Amino acid sequence: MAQKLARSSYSRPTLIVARDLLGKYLVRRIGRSFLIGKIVEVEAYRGSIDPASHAYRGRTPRNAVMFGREGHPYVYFTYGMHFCANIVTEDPGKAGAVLLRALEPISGISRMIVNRKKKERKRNPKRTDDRSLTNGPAKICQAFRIGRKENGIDLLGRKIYVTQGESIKHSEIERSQRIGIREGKEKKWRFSLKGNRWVSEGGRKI
DNA sequence: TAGTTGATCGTCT
DNA sequence: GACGATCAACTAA
Repeated sequence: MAQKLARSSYSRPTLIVARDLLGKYLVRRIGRSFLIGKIVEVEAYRGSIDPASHAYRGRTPRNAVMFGREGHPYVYFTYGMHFCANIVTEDPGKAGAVLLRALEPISGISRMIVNRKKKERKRNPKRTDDRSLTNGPAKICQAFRIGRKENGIDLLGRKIYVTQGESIKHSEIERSQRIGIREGKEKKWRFSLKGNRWVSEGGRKI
């Protein structure tokens, strides 16, 4: 098993952490089985200096985890039905976070399919593509069974963590505008792997 | 293939 | 009471 990222990896400036997470492996342990995905798309949210961040208007019960220690997942519920997962960065109080937007499935794929409840596979062949398994922030949470319970647990623990993955060259990284937000749109704080098939749809249009 | 909309509810104003 | 760091199904062409 590859080496888990140390706490200090998450302590660095949010933009650096975001870029650096590309190519790393997100590992989710459920009982005895493991789900593994390579991180191919992320967005940086910079706490109190970023109007698009949930933490911009200060601490609330919902975003408390972001104001806590780095190296913990901030999982939030949105649109009445979806979860999205972030990784908290920088020192406590800074409320930096990196949103996981897309993964490339590496291991445990059949379980991811079950978790995503893909009963439509027969009826709609277009969607049988494995691309739709984890090419969006809410899809990742479904496939990896990340929800309220995982909010704020330690990424240095056993249930969810990040390991060293593939080394990524600077030239392989694409930098663009963030998706699905109004304020702070102009900031190019979204990072993805050029040409990777799992990069989310919203992103590849830009 | 592009554009639109329904689902569905916690959080903050 | 409004809306959201979304997704999937639907419509029109």
